[in-house]
Amino acid sequence: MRRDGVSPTMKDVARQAGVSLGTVSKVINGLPVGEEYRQKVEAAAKKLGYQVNSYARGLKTNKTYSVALIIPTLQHPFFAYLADEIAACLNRQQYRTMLMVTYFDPAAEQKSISLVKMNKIDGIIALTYNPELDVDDNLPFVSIDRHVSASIPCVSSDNYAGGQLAARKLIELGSKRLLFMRIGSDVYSEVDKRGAGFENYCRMENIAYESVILRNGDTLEPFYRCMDEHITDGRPDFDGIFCNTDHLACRVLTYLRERGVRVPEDVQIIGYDGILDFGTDRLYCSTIVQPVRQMAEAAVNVLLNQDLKSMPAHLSLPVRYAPGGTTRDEGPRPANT
Amino acid sequence: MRRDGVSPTMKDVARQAGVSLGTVSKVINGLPVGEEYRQKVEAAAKKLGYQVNSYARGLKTNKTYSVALIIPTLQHPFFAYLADEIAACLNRQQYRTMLMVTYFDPAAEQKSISLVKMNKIDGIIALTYNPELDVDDNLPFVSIDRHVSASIPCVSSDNYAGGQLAARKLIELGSKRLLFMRIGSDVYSEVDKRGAGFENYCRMENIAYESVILRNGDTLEPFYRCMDEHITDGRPDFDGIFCNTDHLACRVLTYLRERGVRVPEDVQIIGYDGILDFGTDRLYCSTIVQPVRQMAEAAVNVLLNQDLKSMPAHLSLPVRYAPGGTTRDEGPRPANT
DNA sequence: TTGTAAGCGTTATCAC
DNA sequence: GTGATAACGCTTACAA
Repeated sequence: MRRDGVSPTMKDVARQAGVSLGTVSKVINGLPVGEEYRQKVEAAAKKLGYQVNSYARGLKTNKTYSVALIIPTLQHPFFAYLADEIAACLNRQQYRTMLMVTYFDPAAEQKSISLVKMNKIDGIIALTYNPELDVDDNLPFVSIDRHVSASIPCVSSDNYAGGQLAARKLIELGSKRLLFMRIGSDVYSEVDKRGAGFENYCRMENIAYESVILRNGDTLEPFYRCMDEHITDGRPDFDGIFCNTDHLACRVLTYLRERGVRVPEDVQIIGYDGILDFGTDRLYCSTIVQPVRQMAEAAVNVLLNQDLKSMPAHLSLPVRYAPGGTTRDEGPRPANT
Repeated sequence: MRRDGVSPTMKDVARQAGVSLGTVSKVINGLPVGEEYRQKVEAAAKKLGYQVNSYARGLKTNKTYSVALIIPTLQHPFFAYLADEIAACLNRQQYRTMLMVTYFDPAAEQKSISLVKMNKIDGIIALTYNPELDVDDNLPFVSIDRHVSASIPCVSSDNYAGGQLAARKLIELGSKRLLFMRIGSDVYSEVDKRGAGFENYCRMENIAYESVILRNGDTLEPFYRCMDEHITDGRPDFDGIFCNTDHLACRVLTYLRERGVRVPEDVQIIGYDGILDFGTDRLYCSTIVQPVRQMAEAAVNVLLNQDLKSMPAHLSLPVRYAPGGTTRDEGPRPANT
């Protein structure tokens, strides 16, 4: 009774092999079974092209070997890279990745969660911005770059150390009057520690700095205005900028050059992320590089071992500085030069 | 009997509401049911936080509202953009996306297929390079950029017209001696039609052209050598190049400029894809832009309506030309200038 | 060892 | 219109 166009079931295999259902199950799952039985079953399974139905299996075992990845978008190199590494890492462990893109929309984030919960997935890895995200606690959950709740582990790069490192580098390379520029979501997240680390280092070193903090800004006007105020006759009275993303750093770089300010001669700029230019494979600017692959692996490993409840609430992975042409050290010219 | 830490089932809801299992099912699925019953059930469901178990449902209905997306990588802007749009489009139709990255590895492509088949997904959208990919016919399948088999629909940009368009533009803008450069997988795919269209147009117009076709090349040496042969004392004897990807175009552009050849003054270059630079949001070069969103929507729609067997075997979507600074027409300077 | 049968959470087919 | 009940494909006691 091989129904055409329908995948064969264990029953079909059992019938074909002339053994019982339970025996087939054991063979499929590698449990001890008589050698000749094993062979009969394997032959039958191959002949019929049998494939486990993991939904039926999951229904019994409550394990589906799939995890959801909730991420704003893939149209940004950092998110795309992260998603790529997470999917690859899950794959290596035989897990499937259920991808949800939310475009930074809090409602979409929440909806994604309930959608994937219907699928009885084994866990969720999410990069979200919804401050009142409702995550029920008995589903393994790992958040990236943001603390969602006390019981949910968070994985991020070491943003604080990254901010400090940026300040240190600027200062070491001769900058004396610094600017910090922050853009992005208005929801507080780990990412805000970039600024905190930067400011902390400046204070420790007694270096003057000014901060332009944009919460929920989609226009860069405030940054431009700030710079204009500090530039008289093409001469800026600052000489080092830390931008909290490479993207912002690119914009600032362009703006300054258009105004005749030389980078890195007059002003040094450091960004954050470590995005490589597609056209040249070079950094866009000197930057603090996030350890994307390590973050992906950490997120996956924390998620899949969450029964070990001895988890640290926050996994903060080491960053490194890389010269990219917008600072006065060794390093290739920036991509857009 | 509300078991702690475990999601409530229909049975729980039925008990809570004091109705039978079947009634709950009807309410959940919007089937006709007495008004007071409906209210009781809805109240109970909300109180318990009930969520459908779509695996159990799928087991019965053979419909899981999830499709697999098999794609080489997300670390390339074109693939990332495509994946983003496909996931978003599926989402809009209440489908989940199961993401598999294969890194161009034929074995991984095949393995992905069997992995996702275990999940009894509703269909597969795949961008693959494995020439002997084994896809069993009774699972809806849409291929992107490559004909997998006669029974499998293929979605792509109109590569042939794109190649023609590139030739036409170069010629219109004054180029007289053309070069075509092709790089990429050695598996024949729709993408090869870019060259065919280009050559066809050149022949029609009686314009001299030369082609450098690289199958399975990871080094660009052959391209560089070809150009060197055509350059004497910094003067090339060609004046227009069509590269089959923007990425290649970027490399060629850099190479020529390093050799003192002026682009677009001496030589015009047109690429293919329409990749935008992350730092500036500008095109890297003049290019044939793929209609990524339309391709995503087409792939999804074809997949989900595959019962209408009146499908064309090949959906070829219109491309457009966009100036990007490497041709002598209007348009912004290229990103890396 | 192998076979049998109950049950996972749904849907769907029945009588009522 | 509502409530039992069988069935979906599988795992897992338990009986043989």
